[in-house]
Amino acid sequence: MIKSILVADDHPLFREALRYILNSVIPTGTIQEATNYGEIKELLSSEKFDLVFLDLNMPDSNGLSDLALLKKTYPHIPFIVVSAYEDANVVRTCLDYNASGYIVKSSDPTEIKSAIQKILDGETYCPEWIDLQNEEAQEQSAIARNQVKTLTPSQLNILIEIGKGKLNKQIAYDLEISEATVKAHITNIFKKLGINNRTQAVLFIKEHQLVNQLPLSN
Amino acid sequence: MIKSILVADDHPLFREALRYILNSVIPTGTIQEATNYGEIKELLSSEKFDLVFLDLNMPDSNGLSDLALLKKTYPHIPFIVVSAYEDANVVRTCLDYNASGYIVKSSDPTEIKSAIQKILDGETYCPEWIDLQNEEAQEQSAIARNQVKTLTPSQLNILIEIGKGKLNKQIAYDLEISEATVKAHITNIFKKLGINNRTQAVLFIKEHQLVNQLPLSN
DNA sequence: TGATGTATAAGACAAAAGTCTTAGTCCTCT
DNA sequence: AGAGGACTAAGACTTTTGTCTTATACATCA
Repeated sequence: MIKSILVADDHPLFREALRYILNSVIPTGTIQEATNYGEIKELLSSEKFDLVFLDLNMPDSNGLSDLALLKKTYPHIPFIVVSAYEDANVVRTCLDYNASGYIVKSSDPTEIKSAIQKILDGETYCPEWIDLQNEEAQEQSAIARNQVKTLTPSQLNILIEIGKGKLNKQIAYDLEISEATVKAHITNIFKKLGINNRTQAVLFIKEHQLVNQLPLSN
Repeated sequence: MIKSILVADDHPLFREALRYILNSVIPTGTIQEATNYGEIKELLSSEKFDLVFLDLNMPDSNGLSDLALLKKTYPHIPFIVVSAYEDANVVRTCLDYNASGYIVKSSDPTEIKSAIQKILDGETYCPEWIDLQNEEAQEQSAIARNQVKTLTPSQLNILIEIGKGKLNKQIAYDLEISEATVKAHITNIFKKLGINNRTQAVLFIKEHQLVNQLPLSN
């Protein structure tokens, strides 16, 4: 039974709309809101939630890697990704990271409603047009995604920091661990991803659209 | 007077179509073909051309940076970019690099014909929908592109190699120069781009879609 | 002709990156 | 209880990266 719901989206209007829809689908549920990634982490670590709606385009969000991290930390909570971004690759990656569903913001309320219903029934929901796009190009990327999935939360965290162009020293400072630890993790990351240095790590991230490359600047 | 034309495109059907169109627009011109970036460089260095049609999606191509490099080396030859990719940012960047025109492959032959005519008359041609997209988001990227434009050909070349995740040693070997030279160039590149290390260089490249991020994998 | 800019490169150096070994703690699963 | 994995970390070490200085050759431009 769904009791406690977290809606993480920086757009007030959408939160309101979702709240309204949820009210009719799960009248017994209490809804809490987060408007950035930091808040999500705080709320999830302090309270128990039965369902999370997650927008991947929030101010301090790293995009897909956020989902991966959250799902790794809270594997039992179902996450429904909510996004304005309509791209089959992204949808697929989300499902790959075990999101319970992917809802496109431009969908009309009735569709969102039925989508939520589906997910509550234990099914995973995603837009129908997902199958219609090129499968072949996807396969190369699937290997990479599987490699990323073998990363531990800490490793993924550090990979993300590398992807921001930070030095090991900075990463250590920001994550509040020693530089030695950062290095240790990095060595393991490289082994898992089959790469040799951080430059290739950045390429890996960018090429497989791991971090925040959703909006693509236009 | 246009006499010698180079058509660089890896798609035989398109080359044929373009040949046919060119035949009616410039009956006196001789047409040569290149199917990859290496061939382009060879042909351009061995012969004189009055006009080049350049596809940015060829097998060994680095995308936009190819145009930048070629135009730097042969500033007086007009380059017409031919692409399947319909993105205002890309078009703008091409024109920024002083391409004489941008032709979208999905255009119908009559439009391509009139486009070529326009370019031959000294005008630059680009699709009309170019103005209709967001200008604001473009401005941040414009600064970056201006920085890239200050790079010398050698510097740009090395930046591209960095963007492939290569070591300085490998870059030196591949470009047949010493590692000391590579380092010297890199220091200058960093100063011009306002960055501190090669990881940030990769981010710079990827974020401003300098190299081969045109197809976006879907 | 002299100034400027570019490409090349060597040497010395400092900083950062990355590997390997070892090891303690914590957690989970069996 | 014990095995295994994850996170942490130190120390020693090698390699890579990046800066700075200096220098030659070549081209262009005033």
